[in-house]
Amino acid sequence: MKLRDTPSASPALWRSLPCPAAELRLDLVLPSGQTFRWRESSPGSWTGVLGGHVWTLRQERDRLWYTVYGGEAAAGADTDRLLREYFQLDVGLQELYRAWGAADPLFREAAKDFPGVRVLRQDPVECLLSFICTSNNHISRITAMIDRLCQAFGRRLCHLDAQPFHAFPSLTALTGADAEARLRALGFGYRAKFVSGTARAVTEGLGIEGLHHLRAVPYAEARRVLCALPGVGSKVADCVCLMALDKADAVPVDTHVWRIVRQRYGLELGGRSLTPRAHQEIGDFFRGLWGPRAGWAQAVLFCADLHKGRDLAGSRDRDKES
DNA sequence: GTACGGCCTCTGTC
DNA sequence: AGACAGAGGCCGT
Repeated sequence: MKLRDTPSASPALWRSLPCPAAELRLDLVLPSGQTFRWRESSPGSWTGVLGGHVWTLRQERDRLWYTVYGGEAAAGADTDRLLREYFQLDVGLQELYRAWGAADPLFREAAKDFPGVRVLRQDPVECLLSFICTSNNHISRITAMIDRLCQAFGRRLCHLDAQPFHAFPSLTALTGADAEARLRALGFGYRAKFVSGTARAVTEGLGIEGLHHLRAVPYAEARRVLCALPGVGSKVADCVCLMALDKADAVPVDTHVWRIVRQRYGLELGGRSLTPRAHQEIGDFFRGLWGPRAGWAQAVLFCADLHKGRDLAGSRDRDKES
């Protein structure tokens, strides 16, 4: 199959939803470390795997355009709904930005150049296993690792211009006796034991349905269950709660957020290291500041922080060239 | 309850 | 070029 860049080339294969840029910015959300499965396949077009199919997404004129490969006949109301649920488009972002900004001048300042940053509603298995891989790691390497994970353990879906696309692996694909060794061979390091161990623990314990059921239990309980899995601590559990389990008040606290709290908010919460109590205190601080969707606001701040770092690196590169 | 070292490997930086 | 620190942490002590 051939990659489809834009609706104008083959309009019959594309559909669209109303979606202004203030509500969603693909270029800010998809590469910023919430998900590791989307690539900018050509300028402004994002190709990735969602719900067991390969999609290309594109924003034009206040609409979100999409095409699904291989399932052309199936594209319709169901794919509209899947996409709306993935991006949680029923949540009005502009109103939230206004409220967060009114409560917090620092948010207003940071968010000014980063509209349309929203939290995705991801598959719990994919989110859980992916974020186990994020410890002591960078987005660039995580992305490459997840890519290899899918190629090695995931079902092949199709080729686009000779490039293969794979589904995210099933839990059972990762419970084999040799899974850990294979993951190590793929460069997962000490995370290999955690990924295979969590796959096994979920399979033999609460099950996929039990994992999905965490969407219906309180945040504190979901967090407690997740933290019992190998390789899952406070930070990873909060990421999964926020991005897959409908806990909008979960605030993942990592070294970046901790630094922001100290430098920008001038707070010394939780002492010298990121102890469980520090996680709790910092999370409570942001929930008090931003309210019940504090995790969403944190995603905006994180995105702004990420780009600030990239911009600094970029200006240094330009300095070197001149 | 907190503090610390170790862990795999890679990337960015000097 | 080659070393080196630090990376969206977690676990055992």
